Amino acid sequence: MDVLRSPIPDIWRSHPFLARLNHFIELNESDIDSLWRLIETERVVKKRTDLVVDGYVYRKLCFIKEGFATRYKLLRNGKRQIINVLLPGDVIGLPGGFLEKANYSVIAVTDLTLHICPIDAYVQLCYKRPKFGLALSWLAVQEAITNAEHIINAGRRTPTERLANFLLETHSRLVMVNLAAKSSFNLPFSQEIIGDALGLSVPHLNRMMQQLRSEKLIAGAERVVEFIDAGAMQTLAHYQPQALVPIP
Amino acid sequence: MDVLRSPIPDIWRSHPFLARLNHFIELNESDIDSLWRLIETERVVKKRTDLVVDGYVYRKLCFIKEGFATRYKLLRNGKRQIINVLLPGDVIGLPGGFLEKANYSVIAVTDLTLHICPIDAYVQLCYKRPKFGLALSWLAVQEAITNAEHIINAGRRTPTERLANFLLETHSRLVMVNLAAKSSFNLPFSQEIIGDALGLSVPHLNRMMQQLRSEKLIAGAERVVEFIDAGAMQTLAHYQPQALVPIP
DNA sequence: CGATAAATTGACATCACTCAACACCGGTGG
DNA sequence: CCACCGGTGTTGAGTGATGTCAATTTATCG
Repeated sequence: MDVLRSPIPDIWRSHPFLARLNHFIELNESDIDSLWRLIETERVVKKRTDLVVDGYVYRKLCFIKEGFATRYKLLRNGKRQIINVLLPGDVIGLPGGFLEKANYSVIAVTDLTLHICPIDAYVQLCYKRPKFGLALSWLAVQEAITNAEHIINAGRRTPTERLANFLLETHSRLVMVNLAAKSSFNLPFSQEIIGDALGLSVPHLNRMMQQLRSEKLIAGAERVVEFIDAGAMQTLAHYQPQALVPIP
Repeated sequence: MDVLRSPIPDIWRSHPFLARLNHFIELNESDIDSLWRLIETERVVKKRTDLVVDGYVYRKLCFIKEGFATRYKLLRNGKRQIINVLLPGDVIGLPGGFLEKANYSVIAVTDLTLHICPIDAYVQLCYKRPKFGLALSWLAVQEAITNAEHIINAGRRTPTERLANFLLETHSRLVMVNLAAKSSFNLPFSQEIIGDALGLSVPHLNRMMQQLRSEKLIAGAERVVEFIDAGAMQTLAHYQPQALVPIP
């Protein structure tokens, strides 16, 4: 035992990443501590910073403490597809860190506070404490499910359905890390970002936003979303809350 | 040691699932054996059998030995989006088995040979041998990446680009389990299935198929694909081969 | 208060969907 | 042996949803 080891700081104890893990795994003091010891640095980055770049090696896991980002791909013709928006508690480097070279880019949308850990260190921990290997599996599965939902969005849902789905998903992910009220939230993304996430043009997205408002499904000023009729929204969006089983 | 334990049968040793794992993890005799011991049953199912049903509990992992399937979601308006096609070596129940209730359905496209293992048994093995927890993470990450590529397809790629991408991806996945030659393969899916995977109507998909042929990018009879100019295909499709890092 | 980013609106063109008909093939039963 | 049938692939015509482009308003930030 190392009597000099630093205690677990509050910034880690209250980390949204731990809040996310708590939904499917129980962590004791010693688990939280061993995770904390993996953290190499805490870093604050300015908005619009590139964190992962398509085509380059990336071998880290960054746990988002505060702020928002997007994972995206730029195509030959200049179009951009956003794979996923990244919220506090999400992991940057999943999946990029598991590839020889990252396939996607990640960019900060707002200023960001991150806790960074080398992937190899995390994997070593998995050998010592298998529950972290399972936790990683669960996180990756969650990623796969979120992505699956986005496939359905872009592939077969109408523009309003997509938008409704995006709003419900974002809300529920924010609630998960205690960053949204029960039926409203602050939308941290511009319409350009939402458009690129849903495969829609900005003007069309804008019209669909108005349509949801005019049909009294949502209310709220710009960048604020209040669900007036959450049930109708869920029906419209074919929304099914994502309920992961706890790790046995 | 149980001297009566059954030896590892050839059907397992040559299993495409092991072939897939081999790309990022080294398994010794004892690992292969302990995986084999998880297998509850081998099952052959007829084509068009429903394996996983949206909304119902599913708590297994099925390793596909032979045959093809699709994971999909049916929407209110009768439209169907195929999330992914499942090939030999793929796992049914990833992600469905990790949710309280499956979010998607899986249906057999051809007759299927499966090896079935309860998810809890797999997780128990992960606690004993952490490398299997990591293997599961890698599989889930692979799933997430495949899904991400499909988001880009449906969201921002033109119909020919999508199709080109689908053909290249399917080919590479078949090569991975030794089921395709270097630059040609048997397409096991109807145009209806491919259309639903790419978010296109059958007539349009059909036309795009003809276009690829007429531009001398592919050749081959119905249900056979030969890449004439693989480079041009990859450029057209923005195709990046998926190179997972081996588990450290 | 000026400058930059974001949201909104309108006109217009077009791509891809819908619907419908037809061709083809293999299997099945009379 | 042939007629029928379901599944699959192919073709054509018409239309509407959605992207593009461009202008304008509104918000945000130094």
